[in-house]
Amino acid sequence: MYALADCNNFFASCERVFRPELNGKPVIVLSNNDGCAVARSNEAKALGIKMGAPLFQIKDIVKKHDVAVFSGNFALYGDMSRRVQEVLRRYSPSVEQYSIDEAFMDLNGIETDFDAYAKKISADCYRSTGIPVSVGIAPTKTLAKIASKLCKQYPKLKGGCYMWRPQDIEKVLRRFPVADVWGIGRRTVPKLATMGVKTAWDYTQLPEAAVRKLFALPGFRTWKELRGEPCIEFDDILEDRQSICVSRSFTKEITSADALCEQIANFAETAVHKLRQQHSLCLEMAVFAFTNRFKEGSPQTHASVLAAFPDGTDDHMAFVTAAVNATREMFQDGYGYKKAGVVITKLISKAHMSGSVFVDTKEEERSRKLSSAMDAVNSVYGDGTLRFGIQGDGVIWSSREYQSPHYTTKWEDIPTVSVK
DNA sequence: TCTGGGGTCCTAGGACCC
DNA sequence: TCTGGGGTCCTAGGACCC
Repeated sequence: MYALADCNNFFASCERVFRPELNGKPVIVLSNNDGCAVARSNEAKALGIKMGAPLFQIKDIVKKHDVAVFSGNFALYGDMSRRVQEVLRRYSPSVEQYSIDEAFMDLNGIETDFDAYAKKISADCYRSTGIPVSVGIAPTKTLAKIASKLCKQYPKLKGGCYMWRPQDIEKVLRRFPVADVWGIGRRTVPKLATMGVKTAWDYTQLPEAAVRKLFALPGFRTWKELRGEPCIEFDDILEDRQSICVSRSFTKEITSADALCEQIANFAETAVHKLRQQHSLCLEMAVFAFTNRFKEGSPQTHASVLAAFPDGTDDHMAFVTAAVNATREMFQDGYGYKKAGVVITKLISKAHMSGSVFVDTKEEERSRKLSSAMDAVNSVYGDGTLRFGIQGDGVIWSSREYQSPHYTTKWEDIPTVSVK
């Protein structure tokens, strides 16, 4: 059996933990630059606020119903996520963190009343962290996902749902929209509709050959999983990332090369920081920038430039230099750049890379020491304390008008409790 | 005025090899 | 009429996830 533990309305729930007066009230959390609603409490969903709705389009609803609005506070959500995972580990030695708000658990070898177990895990998460968590248990990951969704739909399940008997599964799948199945995406739904497939059960009744032909391997796996045959691997070993992307939309369009260089230098620095944390080297970086696609009638451009590091590097200066050179190469006067970013790819583990004969090892030694010194200083005094001049003040611009405190990750923001 | 950010996997087709 | 046959590797793009 597999469990899926899914935090309900995660970002909104994190904010509520420290603002309990917001329980029962509509809450939304916004994307970067306070652009779109990316998390909504049940009350906010009930008001018709859609996932990804731009703030300026829902302003009236927000005002009328006194919706609590928060800018994204990822330091807080990351820390709360870690706390939930800690609780889950009490219930299974194998926990696979699937996303910031979801984790699979392998229950192989555990013999118990799984329905009670699911409810117990949920209750413990809530008691230990304040986050409501839906726990679904079923014979495959895809079915466990569905079971956890049932918990959200039916409060009487008390956060836990165990689903295993074929007749029960059939009953659930017959009422479950195929569009809500894990692995069935937006592009596939219309295709399925023309075939008369509306529910998850309809999908399981398609002939195997048709599924393989029309929906390829991923669709076939989903088909098997829905039929109770596990075939999506359980993986509790946290692999290194294969690519790292740092990108942002700008509050104001950027029209000068210098300003764009400064932002992109900061993206590159953030990316190399993440790269060094996972002890990898990078062979290639792409730098891109484009104009505002929503702005009709103004000139549009979408540029990207590749930089190669044939020997592999994790050197701060190498990335920042390459990023700035790439920016200068692609920048064109007369455009208002709205979004830019860097993607570093072809990452290899440092342990697997031996030195190249073409590199001046003395040079290499110097830059390695410089990079390490930067890491050491910045880990003590904060990211960006030691930085390159081209980075400006070292801050990636963004507007976050509704930012909550870093309750759990900054000394000065830790809540105080007074007892009368 | 205002529209997110960061990932993974799979596949088809091209380039290249003998 | 008639164009070998069998591989590997790489890449771009698509689809999916949160």
